[in-house]
Amino acid sequence: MSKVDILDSLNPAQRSAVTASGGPILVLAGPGSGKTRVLTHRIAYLIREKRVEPWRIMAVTFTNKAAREMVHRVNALLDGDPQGMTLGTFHATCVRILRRESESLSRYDNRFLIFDSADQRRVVSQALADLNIDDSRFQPNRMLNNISNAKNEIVSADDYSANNYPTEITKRVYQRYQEILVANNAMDFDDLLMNAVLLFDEHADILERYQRRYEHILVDEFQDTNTVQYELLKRLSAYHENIFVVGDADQSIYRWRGADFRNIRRFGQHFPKSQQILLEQNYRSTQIILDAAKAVIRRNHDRVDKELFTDRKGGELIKLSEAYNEADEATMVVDTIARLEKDGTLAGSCAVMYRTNAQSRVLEEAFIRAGVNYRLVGATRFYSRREIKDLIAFLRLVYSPIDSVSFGRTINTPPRGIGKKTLEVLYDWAEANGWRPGEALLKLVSNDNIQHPFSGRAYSALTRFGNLLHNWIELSAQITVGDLLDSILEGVDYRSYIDDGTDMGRDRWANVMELLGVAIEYEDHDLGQFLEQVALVSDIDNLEDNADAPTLLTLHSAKGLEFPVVFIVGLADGSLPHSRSLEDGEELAEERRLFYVGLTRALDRVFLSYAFRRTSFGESQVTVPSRFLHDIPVELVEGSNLQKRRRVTIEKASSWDWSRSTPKSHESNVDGGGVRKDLPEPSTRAPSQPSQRARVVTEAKYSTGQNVYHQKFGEGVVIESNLTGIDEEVVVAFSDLGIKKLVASLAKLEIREE
DNA sequence: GGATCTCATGTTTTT
DNA sequence: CATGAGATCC
Repeated sequence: MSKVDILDSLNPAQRSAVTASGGPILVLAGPGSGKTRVLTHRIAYLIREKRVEPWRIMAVTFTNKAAREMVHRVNALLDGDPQGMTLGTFHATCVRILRRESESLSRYDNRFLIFDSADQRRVVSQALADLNIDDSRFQPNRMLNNISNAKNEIVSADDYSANNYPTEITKRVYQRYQEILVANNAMDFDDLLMNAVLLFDEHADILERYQRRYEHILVDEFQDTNTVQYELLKRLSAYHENIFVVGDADQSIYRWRGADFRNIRRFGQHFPKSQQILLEQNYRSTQIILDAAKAVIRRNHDRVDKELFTDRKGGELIKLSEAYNEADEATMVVDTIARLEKDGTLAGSCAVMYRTNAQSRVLEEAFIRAGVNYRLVGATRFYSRREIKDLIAFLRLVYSPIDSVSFGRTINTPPRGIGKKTLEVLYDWAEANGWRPGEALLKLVSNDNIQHPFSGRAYSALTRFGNLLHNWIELSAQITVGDLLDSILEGVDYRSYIDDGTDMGRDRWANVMELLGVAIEYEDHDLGQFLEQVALVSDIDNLEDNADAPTLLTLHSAKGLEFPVVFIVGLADGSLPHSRSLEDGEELAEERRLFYVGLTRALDRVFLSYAFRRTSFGESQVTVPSRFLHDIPVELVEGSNLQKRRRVTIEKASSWDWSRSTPKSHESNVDGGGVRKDLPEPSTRAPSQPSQRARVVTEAKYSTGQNVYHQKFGEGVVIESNLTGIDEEVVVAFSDLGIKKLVASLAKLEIREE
């Protein structure tokens, strides 16, 4: 392929990005503006035209899928495989560096394992137990969050600043947590990044080697970098300063993971010589879709507006629909897809997006009921399913018997008569001898003369498993991962444990077989590589292109993808924006970006929907249409007047709450779950309500001094009530939890008579 | 001492 | 509703 071909298909902005001479370059790329194109073409351009050797190029992405696609496209451009290029996710790239430099890691060897979030939870619980800390007062998840945040900011356990009791506890837990990881020769996800930075900071010579090597560094989705990642990039690029980053602040949706789109601004400050290139032409969506998306995102503060434009004038209007409940909403989606299909749209070109994985279930059921195939991304993620985790734990234990987390998971799985008491004795015995539990077990079977505290049943159960483990370890050196897994399955008779004949059992066994299939494919890789792959894949990575079925996925996993037809479901306040983000402006802004990301995935058509009633916790509640729907100009939407819809629904919601706080309301939990018979069916519901009811929200329902009860927060007293125009905002002082601000139509507040 | 059951508890997004 | 941890049963 010639130079002309590499640059030919690019617009002027794209071309100037691709051919920009060295130095720091910041490409601000709106959705659908050819971001990946610019990256891949620049790599091809550097290699072909600038004669940069591939091994001197590093390109980082956030998912393996994105990385693979880049490899694929670069290969196509260059008509061959550029050998030796470093192209992968941040995490994978760091692992590679850490393994290669493992001799310089003081506390790890190169067989270190990668602990996922389930492992992390076990470790943190262990840490809490070791420190005699009550895990109900200091929740493991909370602790893990704090630890993760610290690591993202490159703060080690010893540097963690403790200035009050809770932070003191966090510090101790962090320290203990880290000790356990090190004892297991394991790193968590955050360690992979932080340890890479620490390695560079402690070994200037190593850093220099990498700095000199990587003449060009390219970064995708730069808005999603967090502090560690940013610091890593700064270090690696310090010598050549050829750092080329592509990002869009409006698509930053990983704040909760420490990502900070302000890194985009920082980039300009840190590299004053940097060039900035704007990609504003959208090649993906119709004008209508783009206008809607722009109108939504424009309401966020603290952003630089891009003038996105498209040649695809006009287009189909966005369709907004209300369904009665989630099941109806799901059916509506399935029906719509069927109708589109009849008109010639390929089912595979449709995607259904939602805020949380839990929402996929109803959709799946509807698809199954209709006998329509679908592909699902995420949900209960494959590698976090119990049976898969079990088997990975076996493999990990074989690979690294000192891994006590995997040991704990497998020692009595399937149940083989090794209970709490026996384990306690084993742990004590191991500790007294300075062994890890797995080592102790192996000593027990490989050394006949060993002194041990076990007898009878416990001893035979332990040695039976110990022999199995011993065997697998021997085998692992000779046979493939697939055969090893097969041997494990057989050795512990895993099938009869997991497959109990029920549907669920069969599903679980099918998952096992799927894993076995993956393992068999890895034939020529060794066990260590297999485990690493498995630890670093995400579900989106396994999403194959050109499928013929609609895709179900979260808005988060939709980032970077595009579909001709996009459905976004569950557009109700509390779902999108998510209830946990309602009180924080920054988080709310992120929810809005999430919606923006969803909208901008669409090429041709967008279908938005929400359910009038939503089931959460098994209880059905009336919803309020998402506030974001407000911001889409009415003329872009087919059908109804959004404002009116929202108002009407709020009125209804309020009128229902009203009926709930009748004297009977104390038993409302008993029969409150079902559909109330006195309500009209959705199709027959009158478009407007009697004005008496309409006034419910324009008049305060709560007043200062009232005693109220909230299901979760308990007893409280109303301090203040404000009308916001569309709803009532109540400030309540709860006796247990202090002062909270609640939205009347969402919070289930019961008024208690004096 | 171990397995099974029930109860409680708690659900955002992911490398 | 689904998973996890304690209490009870075997």
